[in-house]
Amino acid sequence: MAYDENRKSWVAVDCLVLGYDIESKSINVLSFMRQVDPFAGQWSLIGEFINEEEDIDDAAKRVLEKYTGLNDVFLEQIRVYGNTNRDPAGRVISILYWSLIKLDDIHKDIVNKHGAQWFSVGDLPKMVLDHGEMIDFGRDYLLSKAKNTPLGFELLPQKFTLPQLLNLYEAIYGKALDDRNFRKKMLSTELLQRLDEKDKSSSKKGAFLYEFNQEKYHELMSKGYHLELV
Amino acid sequence: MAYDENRKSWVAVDCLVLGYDIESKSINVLSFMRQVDPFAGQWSLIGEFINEEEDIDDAAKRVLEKYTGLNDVFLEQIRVYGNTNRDPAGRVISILYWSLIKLDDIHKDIVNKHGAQWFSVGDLPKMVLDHGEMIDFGRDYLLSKAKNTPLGFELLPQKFTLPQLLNLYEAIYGKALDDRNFRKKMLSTELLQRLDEKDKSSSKKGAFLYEFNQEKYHELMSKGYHLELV
DNA sequence: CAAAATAAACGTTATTATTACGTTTATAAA
DNA sequence: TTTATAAACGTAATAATAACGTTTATTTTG
Repeated sequence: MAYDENRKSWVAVDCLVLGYDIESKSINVLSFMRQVDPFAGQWSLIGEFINEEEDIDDAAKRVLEKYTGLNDVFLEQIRVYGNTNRDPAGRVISILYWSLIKLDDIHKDIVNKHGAQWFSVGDLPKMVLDHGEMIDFGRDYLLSKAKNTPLGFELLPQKFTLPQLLNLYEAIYGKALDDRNFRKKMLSTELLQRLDEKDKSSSKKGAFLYEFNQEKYHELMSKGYHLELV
Repeated sequence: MAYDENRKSWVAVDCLVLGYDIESKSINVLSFMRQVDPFAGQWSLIGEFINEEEDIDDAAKRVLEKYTGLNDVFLEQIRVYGNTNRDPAGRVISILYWSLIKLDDIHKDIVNKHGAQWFSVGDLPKMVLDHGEMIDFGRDYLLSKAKNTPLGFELLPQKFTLPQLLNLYEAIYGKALDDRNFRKKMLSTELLQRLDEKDKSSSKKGAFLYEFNQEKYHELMSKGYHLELV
């Protein structure tokens, strides 16, 4: 081996799992109670050290599946944290991933098993180490990506209504949006497929359900189309 | 120490150093001839292992200064590479940073000392390991950031002309832009300060020199202004 | 059973931004 | 003095955005 054995560091992956609660119209973060010392008992993002024979993306997938039961969902590396003082127990480089999931998809028994819990981003407990910073970064990142990528749809169920989509974007942007202009712009992308079905849970009239057309999106992207939502 | 000593990995930083050559109108990558085995003698991005007592950003700064003589320039983390098979000599996690510099600022003797050399992105040699991938990622990243952040100005000298700025953006976008519309849009941001000086190196008439107003930019940003260039 | 209430859906207009061009200007060289 | 040329300036048609008003479908209420 050509490299110096004495210069190694611990490397972990942490996953910022975000979900959107349609009822409360709030973006939620999955947090679990840390089991290992130091700081056992504090709230933490889900995370673990990478294994020796494991790509970092696979490590993130492993962590996500272990704590949520989910695989094959949106999961992406977004940043690395590597200050020497970030963990007093040792020099740990943490690779932050984020995952956007549909709240209803989560396997509740698996989540419970690890003492995990959802918190609204507006009402978070104190997080261990620099995990609070990670959440802040993830929220900024969501804000900056939401306009030009269809990430929002990862957070809603397969079938959703335009008012639900509007509420989600209002939660992301943290401000009210004009519903008429929102509807116009969203529909102008022609990426939403309207179904012959209504959701009557929040009005007498009922709101049409839509599906996001993933194939059409990829088709447009491959032609160099620039998406602009909201 | 709470963590398992056997689960450590090597962690390196690699710096993608980009510069713009006004003469040839091409974006260049700084590359140096790798000294350590395996693959000593192949072209590589500048990079080294992080030190035990060193924040990752500081490691990147150290590498950049060692190979270019530059400090206090634009330098940002952009991605992590951590597949198990990326380096056959061991499990190395590489944190990719990128730096955008003004070509003329570079300390030529320091660069030469390490056998470093500029290559046009259009005419790169085969790079070691996954460094070619890193360069591709950096180019895409530049493309995606150039429109909404004033990164371009990092690549030009303090004083530059509008035609030079246009050529730079044409190099980034890889296509011709309408000079009249470009000029109008750039000036509409009011972030360019015209000087009472002309550069006559490329025309009889001469082109006015401009400076980018960094303070005004930060002031506008703090008010939530959305920059749109080009 | 008509009227009221309400969320959802649809529509219009003024303003602003973008695109795609044409024209004038300053200067050095012929 | 004319010519050549890059730089600078200008304009009109089209498209996108912002800021509003109106109608519709349905349930609940009097």
